[in-house]
Amino acid sequence: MPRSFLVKKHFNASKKPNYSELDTHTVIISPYLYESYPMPVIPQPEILSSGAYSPITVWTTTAPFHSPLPSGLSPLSGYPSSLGRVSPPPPSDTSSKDHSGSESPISDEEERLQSKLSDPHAIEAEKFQCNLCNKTYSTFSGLAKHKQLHCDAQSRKSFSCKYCDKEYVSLGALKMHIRTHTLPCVCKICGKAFSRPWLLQGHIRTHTGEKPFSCPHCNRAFADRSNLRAHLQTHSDVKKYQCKNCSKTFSRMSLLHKHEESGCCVAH
DNA sequence: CTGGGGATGGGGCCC
DNA sequence: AGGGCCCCATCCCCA
Repeated sequence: MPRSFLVKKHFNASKKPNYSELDTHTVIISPYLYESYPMPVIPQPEILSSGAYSPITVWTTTAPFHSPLPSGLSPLSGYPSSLGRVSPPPPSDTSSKDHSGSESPISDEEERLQSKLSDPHAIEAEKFQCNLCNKTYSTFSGLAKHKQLHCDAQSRKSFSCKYCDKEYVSLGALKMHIRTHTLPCVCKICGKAFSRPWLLQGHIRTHTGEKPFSCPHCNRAFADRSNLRAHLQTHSDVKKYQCKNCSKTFSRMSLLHKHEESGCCVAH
């Protein structure tokens, strides 16, 4: 489901940015967007959940419109300061097998095998696990060398989210992702929070009724370009999404999925 | 049940 | 580097 093309697939504890710089944003949405909205407040109880509010700075405006958050709504302190990544075990065993400093060309598998052979309890005692690739080692030194040669080098340019396990190849991608946790863009009308300003702008259109995207084939208009694009499919004889089995076409992927789940693919 | 609209999320791309 | 926009995807609801 996630369309996380930039998300690195393996999970590890790696480089983290300075979150104190990332969490605080003030988003200014032009007050004119609210001008045509007649209702002062539309409370949405579901947004009262703690998950929807985090270290948010609600934008301010000099416009005469004064109905910030519904009563009882206030920016919460947000996420816990740490979600507690598990630290690797401390260096407790340095005597059994130490490859540090050596330039041995042996592979990881050979190294692991040697560790096992040198320690009859190694199979049961493989307690040193790489938190990057999950390989296990019987000795800390074996794990340390593995990480030095392989996984640490890979993780050098990864940026992990402190709110979830996602990782990104760039700090910019991580910053953008973190906004999905902090939700810094808050609708002044209903208090709902969004990760990005343009998402908030689209939401504000639901209050104002503005529909800037018109269908060239009929008189319908839409507040969202994607919804117009989906609508345009309804004007097409051959829809974009086609069933592989019966060749029937659909205007939306979700409709195709429904069709497939309803048994077409079984019937053919 | 199906098709379509409304609303929203999130990564990518471009400036 | 960051903001704005694009595009794709999904969920929910209704006729």
